[in-house]
Amino acid sequence: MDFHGFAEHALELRLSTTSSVAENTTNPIKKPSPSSDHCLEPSLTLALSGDSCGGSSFSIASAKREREVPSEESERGGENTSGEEDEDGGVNGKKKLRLTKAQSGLLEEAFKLHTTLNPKQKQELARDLKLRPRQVEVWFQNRRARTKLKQTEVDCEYLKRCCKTLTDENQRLRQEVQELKAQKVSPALYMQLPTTTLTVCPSCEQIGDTKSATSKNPCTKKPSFLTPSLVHRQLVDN
DNA sequence: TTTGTCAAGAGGTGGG
DNA sequence: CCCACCTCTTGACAAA
Repeated sequence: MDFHGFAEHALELRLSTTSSVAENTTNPIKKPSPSSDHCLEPSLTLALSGDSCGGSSFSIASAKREREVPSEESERGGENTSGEEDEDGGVNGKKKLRLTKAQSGLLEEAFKLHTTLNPKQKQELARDLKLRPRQVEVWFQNRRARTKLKQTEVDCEYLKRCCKTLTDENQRLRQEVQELKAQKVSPALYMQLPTTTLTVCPSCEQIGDTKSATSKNPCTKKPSFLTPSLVHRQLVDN
């Protein structure tokens, strides 16, 4: 994909709208990672904010990080200044870089296409945005993190609803038990029921059908599922 | 002043 | 070992 041509196109689109660019939850991270497998069983982690080691944040930038393309002033004027540019002025007061709407928009469009970038795409995007590749890389990292966080919140809400449903069902069943007890169905009587009513195949642990009992399924007894209402009826019959 | 957002640094991890 | 990525964290900044 030619990011360069795409970049120019997307840039125009973004400039023509004021919609928020931050909330894109339609692009889950496709590339699985050991800690991001939460589609079916979302996990939540709470992290304590431990002793800050952020003092090193202002130390020398990692030598590994590339600085091929120096960041330029954006069309927003002095608002968009890179921290590295302080080196030019010799002032070490760290100025936070704020991407312009056009830059953010273009990055969002790129993210919709690919949640990760290969080196070539990164270079092209950085060139189009007049940013350093490292800045594009960081933006994608943070964007993936935001997407994942959003998904975690969605999963959390889903689990809350599940919990509520189960709680309600639990409550309903307890209520049913109470009603049965009120009808003098004692646990002792409960235990005196014919054993066949409680049978579950010990080998396959399934409730089978007598007619379908074969060599594959040696179950010969016809079990029945025991519900509180069934218990009550059988006791009445007895 | 408080709070939320976001760019960026640091450290850990896994694959090649 | 290098690289790309993830996670946690910090601090700048804007808005409430």
